[in-house]
Amino acid sequence: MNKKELAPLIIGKLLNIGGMLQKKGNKLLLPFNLNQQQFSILFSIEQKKKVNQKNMINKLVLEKAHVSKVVKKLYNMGLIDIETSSEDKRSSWLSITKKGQDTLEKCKEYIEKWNEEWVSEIDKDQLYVLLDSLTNLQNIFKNQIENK
Amino acid sequence: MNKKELAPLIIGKLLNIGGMLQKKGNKLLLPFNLNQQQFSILFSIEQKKKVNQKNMINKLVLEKAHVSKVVKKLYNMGLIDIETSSEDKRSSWLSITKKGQDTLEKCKEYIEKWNEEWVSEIDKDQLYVLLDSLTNLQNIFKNQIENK
DNA sequence: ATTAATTAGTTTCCTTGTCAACTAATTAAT
DNA sequence: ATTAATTAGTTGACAAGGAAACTAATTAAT
Repeated sequence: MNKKELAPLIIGKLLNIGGMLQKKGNKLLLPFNLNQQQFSILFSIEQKKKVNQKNMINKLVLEKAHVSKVVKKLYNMGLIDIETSSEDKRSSWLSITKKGQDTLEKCKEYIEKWNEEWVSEIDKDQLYVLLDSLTNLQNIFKNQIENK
Repeated sequence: MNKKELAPLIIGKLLNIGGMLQKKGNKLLLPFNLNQQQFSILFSIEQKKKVNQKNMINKLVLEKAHVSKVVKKLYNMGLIDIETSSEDKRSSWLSITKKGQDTLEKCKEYIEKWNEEWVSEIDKDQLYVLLDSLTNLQNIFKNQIENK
């Protein structure tokens, strides 16, 4: 097989796997009233201590309108705080609350439990190789998509 | 790094890449009034000559309500034919029309053009390795998800 | 200094995708 | 044979996600 034939197979599988993971994530997080995307935004707010919406849009390749809505939802659920920035009044700093922390911890437990299941079927070396290829792909796609 | 740490990194990247590809696909297919999912359903109808909705739900891991609506859309666009099955009157055979064929061909051209771009940045061996790992992952996830 | 351009985030409108309840056909159980 | 259970697909209600137009603040250009 040449590259031209390999490409669509890989794209197909990536799309398929991505879809399955998204659905699985949604199901896992259902008890917390969050879906996979909302979780990833919450997670990303926890990671860096001070974030605004723009940071996350860049990092997670999300639509700004979408982020805006999720941020509002997380705030209404009491999971994050919103503090208007003094440097730039257009944007505000997002930070995770105690309740948000707790929720996140519980979510992570659920996710870890599932990870242990599937990861047990693959050996460590293959995981490393896979992580490498995915990082590579991720960068390539990110560049391609950003440049137009 | 142990497996426990590798797992979430891999999942994160797969979700991120999946999201980027879906968006890219939607953008590429915009001129044809199709999105990535609708394309994949149309594509899947072309592949096997006779399919019903159930076949596709299994193969593509999609919601049956969703498939039902997409099928209706494709039919309204004149891209597929629907012929009630004589063996089982609940279901019908889906087949691609001439117009559907043509559309599909054009879509594929666009997609191929894009594939050539990104694929040029990776060497063939890595593509093979990646395809292998992805196939492996795909099967693992598919089983995990199907068994509850 | 004033105007123009850019940027962060919001709102509105619309399409997509999901869930649950439903219909009608088929199969299994007694 | 009749009833019960299962199955293929549809429908309606609703949440999620995206595009575009918009507001208000900031920065650049003259």
